[in-house]
Amino acid sequence: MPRRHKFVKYFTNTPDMALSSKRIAESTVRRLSMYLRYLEGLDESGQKTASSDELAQLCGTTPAQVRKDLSFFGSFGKRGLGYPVHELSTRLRDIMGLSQAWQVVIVGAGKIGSALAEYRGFRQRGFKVVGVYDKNPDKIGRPWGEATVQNISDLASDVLTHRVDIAVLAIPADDAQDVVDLIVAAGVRAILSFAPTSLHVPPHIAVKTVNMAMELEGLSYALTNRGD
Amino acid sequence: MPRRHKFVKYFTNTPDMALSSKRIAESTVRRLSMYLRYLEGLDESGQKTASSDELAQLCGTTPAQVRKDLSFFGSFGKRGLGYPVHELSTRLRDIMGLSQAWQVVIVGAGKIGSALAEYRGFRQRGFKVVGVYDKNPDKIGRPWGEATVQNISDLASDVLTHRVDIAVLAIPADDAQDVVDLIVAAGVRAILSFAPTSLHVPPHIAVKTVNMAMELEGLSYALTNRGD
DNA sequence: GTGTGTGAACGACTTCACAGCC
DNA sequence: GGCTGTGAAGTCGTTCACACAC
Repeated sequence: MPRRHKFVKYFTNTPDMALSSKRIAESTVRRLSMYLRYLEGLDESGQKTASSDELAQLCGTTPAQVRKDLSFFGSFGKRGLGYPVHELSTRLRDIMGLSQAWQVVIVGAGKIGSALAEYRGFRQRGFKVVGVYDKNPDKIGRPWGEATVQNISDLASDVLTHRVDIAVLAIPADDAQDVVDLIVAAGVRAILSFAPTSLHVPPHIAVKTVNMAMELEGLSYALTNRGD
Repeated sequence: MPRRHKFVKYFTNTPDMALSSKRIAESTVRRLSMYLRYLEGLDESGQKTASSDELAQLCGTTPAQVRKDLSFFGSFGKRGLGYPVHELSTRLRDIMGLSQAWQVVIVGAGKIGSALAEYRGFRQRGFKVVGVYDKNPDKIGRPWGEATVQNISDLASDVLTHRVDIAVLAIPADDAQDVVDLIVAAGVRAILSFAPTSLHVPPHIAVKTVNMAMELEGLSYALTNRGD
């Protein structure tokens, strides 16, 4: 079977590189997200520049890694000085697509979904909950934050008539693939799943899975087989 | 700064390999966890054997990967037949350390923690919540599942007097490092953090971080720079 | 014939190390 | 002197391909 693509293309927008494209590794994108978090903190505290060394320290990586990651998108740094904090933040937000608002639906009106929606960074980063769905009749119609829980049977038609960029799946593993098929058919192109199962999607759909069970079991393994 | 170790040693317990040790990649351990999940499903449904092809299909990986992963721990499969479902499940549970009970404390009496504790697989896999802590006076003393929320200032002494294997951190990023230092000093050796920040720990401590913000931003990046 | 086990080949990410610029 | 940018080298995980066992 085809493996899910690990890379996406990044089209630069500097004049001299207008037609070039680069594959950026998923691990790099994750670090960019981290750099951005800390850069914004530095920016707020009034710091003007930051070296690759400082960023590496904050993010738990190496200076060489920081420089390599940032170099994929151009030369932001000044040799001998470091990177301009505010400018780099702005640039990273653009690169990550965080300058725009994304419309999110949450499927599964449980605690995970509300934990996510309540998280400050969620709205701050431009993610907006435009709908919450569940299949449990007891939950349908109830208030949920600023929204009202809707019937999951309305999900597909709602996605067809309203723009939905990202679907968050906070439902049992057994239900996950069915919902995925539904929303992919309706045009959703990105999915964040908390269901502890592997999801099968067409290659152009972006999927991230957060599997808490897997993380815990990873710790169990580490405790059991720790290098003494 | 030292990078966190990516590997742990696994000491085999077959007679002829008693003294050998192998480094198992983190990615392999994650897949073992997935194999186990599906093997238990197959076992319940009464299936006796499963081929690497079948497991790969279920888990979204490749047959070669499955065989390689399992071969690190010995030869379980029968050539021409596949792997014995029940036996392999048992073996994987042992390897992952899931045959024993782990004592878990949850720091931060919010929704993420309760979502985790409510999750069926949590207890089923032998993870037992032995304490819930918060620093918010409004929450301290309130019932929380079968437990009562305790004052976070009691955490360190409780960890010293009771066995705690794993600490789950469901607290704001700004508080995370302080709590980590506290519990590591008190002897906790494994941490699952939901705080969107990088944690600094001594090399012998196992840490997994689940960063939902990072996952969402990864989707934002993919949507923005999708390969057309 | 069917499917495992595994060394070898491959590819991808990380680290090194140094030229180049401030 | 200090720090970035980057080809080259290194490391590690994945895929291949085939001998071998049932």
